Amino acid sequence: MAEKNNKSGKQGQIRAQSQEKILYSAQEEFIINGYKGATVQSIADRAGLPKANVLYYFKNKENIYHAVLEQTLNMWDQAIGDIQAEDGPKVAIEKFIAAKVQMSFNHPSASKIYAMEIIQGAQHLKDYARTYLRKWVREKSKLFQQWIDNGEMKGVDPVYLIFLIWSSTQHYADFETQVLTVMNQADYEDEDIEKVTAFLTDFILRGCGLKN
Amino acid sequence: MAEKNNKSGKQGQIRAQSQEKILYSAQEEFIINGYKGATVQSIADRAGLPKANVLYYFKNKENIYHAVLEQTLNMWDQAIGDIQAEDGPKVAIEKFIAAKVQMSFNHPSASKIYAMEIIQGAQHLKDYARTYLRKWVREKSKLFQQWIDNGEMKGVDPVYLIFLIWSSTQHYADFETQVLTVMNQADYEDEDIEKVTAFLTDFILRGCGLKN
DNA sequence: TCATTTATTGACTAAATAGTTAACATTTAG
DNA sequence: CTAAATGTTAACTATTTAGTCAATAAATGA
Repeated sequence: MAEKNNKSGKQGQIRAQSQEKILYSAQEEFIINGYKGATVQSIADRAGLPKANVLYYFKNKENIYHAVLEQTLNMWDQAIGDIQAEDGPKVAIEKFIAAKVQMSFNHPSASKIYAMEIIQGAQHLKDYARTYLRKWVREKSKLFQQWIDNGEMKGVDPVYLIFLIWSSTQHYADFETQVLTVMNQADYEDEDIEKVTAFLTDFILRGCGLKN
Repeated sequence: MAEKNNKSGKQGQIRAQSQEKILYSAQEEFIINGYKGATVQSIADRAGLPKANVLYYFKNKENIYHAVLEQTLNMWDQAIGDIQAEDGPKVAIEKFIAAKVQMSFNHPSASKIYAMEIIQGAQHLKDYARTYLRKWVREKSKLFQQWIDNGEMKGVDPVYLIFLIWSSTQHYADFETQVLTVMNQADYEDEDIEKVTAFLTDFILRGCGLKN
């Protein structure tokens, strides 16, 4: 019997490479043209593969989209890091902002796919993904509330605070086009990441009463 | 000769009503299904009209979309108000935040359409619309810079500040689904508008050194 | 080697959909 | 009243596109 899970042979490599190329191409197509507007043919063309080959690896278009979404959610989960109780509010917020800004500048496509999915009503997200964030926000809110109760930071609503950090960092990914137009740049520079991180950290810490 | 621009007769009314119904329906369809995913038939069904009738009023789907976009941009332009030099930083920021939050809660669809358009690369926006915001941001930045130079507010980067206000207010429109899930509500309440406005005003003024 | 599994791909099909047309209905204004 | 303009709509067409299929090739392991 042939070894089913051979990932190191030539076949396994080809499979992994093709799937990766397809998912990357699909992500771009889904962003630019939306779910319906992205055609399997256009994804295949972008990946440099015949359409039938794309459909050999992913049964249908919806499967491709789900794989893209899953990849996106995993990346987030992994990259956003965490908010640790032992860090205290200042360091925790600094870390969180830095992680979110890095994510926005380095993986704008992931953020865009997620944003579009939410704007459109999260129709493709499974329930656990839809409510996952609720648990996360609840947990982290409790941490902030403890810091507030201990007098370690100002009494701002933790949920609204999380939304503010979330949105103000994400803006640089989702509205990349707009931000670049306003700043009259063709692309983001490394310098921009640093300046944005510095601004947001400074501003938000002051908003939390953690800086004067 | 028949009066071409009769807007008060039965025909004019029907025309206006039909067009309005179509644009409203189209807006919803474009958000939920994207440009390509929204079918003329689905727009017609939602508007309660036969497809051919929709295409009688708007030559083709792209025209419908452009009309929706134009309506959206006009609404914004009108509703966002302005930042007046004579208001001083505190009042100006308060007014701006209040206007943006109202807009987000009362017209989330407009914000969503615009957000999707930008995320997808602003492919349908004419050049003047693409760069309109640049002029707006430049102008308003100068005002903030003057206030900073006069010592009326802290020396925060005005462009980044505008992005922050922009994104943190808009979040409640674009990510409505997510926000409602996290807050475990089915719909926004009037109370939410007030609470969000109060939080953002307080937090951002403190960030600008205009409140302790 | 050779049988089995995995990968590749052109050609085809069925369904969906944008837009047209033409016939008919209603409104308008003189 | 009547002719012109405007509005209504079913039926049709041409195109696009997701997904299938079958024939072929390459890799694998015993």
